[in-house]
Amino acid sequence: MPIERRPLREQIRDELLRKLDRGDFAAGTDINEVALASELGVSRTPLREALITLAGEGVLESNQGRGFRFAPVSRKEFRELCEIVGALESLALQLSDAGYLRRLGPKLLRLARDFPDQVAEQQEIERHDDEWHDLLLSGCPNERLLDLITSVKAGMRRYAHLQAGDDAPLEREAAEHCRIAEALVEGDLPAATAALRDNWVNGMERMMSRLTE
Amino acid sequence: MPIERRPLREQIRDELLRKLDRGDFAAGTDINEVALASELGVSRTPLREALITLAGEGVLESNQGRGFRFAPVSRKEFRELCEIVGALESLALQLSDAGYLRRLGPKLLRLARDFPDQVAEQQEIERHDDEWHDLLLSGCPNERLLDLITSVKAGMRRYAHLQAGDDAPLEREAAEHCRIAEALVEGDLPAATAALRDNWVNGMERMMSRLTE
DNA sequence: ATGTAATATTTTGTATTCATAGTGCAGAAT
DNA sequence: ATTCTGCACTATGAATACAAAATATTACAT
Repeated sequence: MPIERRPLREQIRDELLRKLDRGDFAAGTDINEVALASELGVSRTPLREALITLAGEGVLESNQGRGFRFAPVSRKEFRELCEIVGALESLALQLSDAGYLRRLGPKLLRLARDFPDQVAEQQEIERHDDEWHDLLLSGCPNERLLDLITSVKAGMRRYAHLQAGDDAPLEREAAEHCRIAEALVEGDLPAATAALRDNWVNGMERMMSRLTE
Repeated sequence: MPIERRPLREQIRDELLRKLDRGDFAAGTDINEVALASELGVSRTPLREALITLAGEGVLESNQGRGFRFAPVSRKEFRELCEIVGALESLALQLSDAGYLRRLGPKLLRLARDFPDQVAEQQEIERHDDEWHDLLLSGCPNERLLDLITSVKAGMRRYAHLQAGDDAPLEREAAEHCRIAEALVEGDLPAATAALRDNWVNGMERMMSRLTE
């Protein structure tokens, strides 16, 4: 097994996203490069490289002379991101091999039913949801599309921890996953795609209703 | 008029894309950072920042210890990019205000008919085509989506100069633009969206047939 | 007390330096 | 003859140093 060797900037990027998931950063706050670099135990150079990458993904924004800061959240942007990811995931599903999806159906259905119960950590729920979607799209041959989806989703992470721990939405999310999986089991790709699109639209509205702002 | 003050990395990025359009870089070739930096008259730091941005957009790829290089072109990737941009532009059109599009229709139609003739520079044709699409999407309220389209299209620039100067495809491109514009004039958004999608599929095939590879 | 100008401090943007990984070649061992 | 090893060289990855811009502070005038 080859030992993992990745550029520092990528490791830093991942670590920053983890911290973001944990809610360590408040949206809209400036980033102090020297402070963050010393906190992470790296120099400013690879840190800035990671920040630039994240800015390209929309997680951060940069202003001349003012450095980087976490892009402020807004209902408008969240809606925009949901529209985009909904369309991209739908496309990915459409491009997937029908036979593969059919075989995948039962597993997706099982996972959807085993959705973590309400007592689980918010982060755990998020992770499970992400993995389910990743598996759903695992048959898509368009690699660039999958990369792009990952990148856009990174920009959505700022919204994840804003979700209040509510119960009903969770069950509806699971129910929608079941609907998608069932359509796949039946080999009805258009229905699955439509259900997936609904899932994003509804997910957006569920979230919106809980974003006090 | 305030004088333009942008980070060096962005100016460098733009300049590199310009050079790419001019065909200054062969796909698949490694980038020598010191050489390129001195050629541009900047230091390696902002250059590397620009390279990292371009890598995030898929224009370049980076390998640990081996630096950056222009991502090699392939029929597969080109098809993937067309699929993505087609879906994104369709979404952008769907989200646009119907009334605005209707008002825009005549202008789009006029521009489509005034498509530059065959003797024009390849670059000129590209620019005109880009501007036409930009105008088509100018009514889309989803700003993130427009940014994303721009970013993905940056990754397609590597393919632009591979097009041989052929005549027939150009006329078909113009004809398709007319179809889209006509649908908008009639206020038939679904037809326009479908025509736009066709435009990307056909454009892809036109290009594919000319990519010898 | 408040507003403004001058100055000090902090922070970012860019350049330079240093360390280490990658590459190619020469020569020895098989 | 071929392959492996060691060494020199080159290029990248990361750290540090410097310059410029933005922000904070203080002194002064009103």
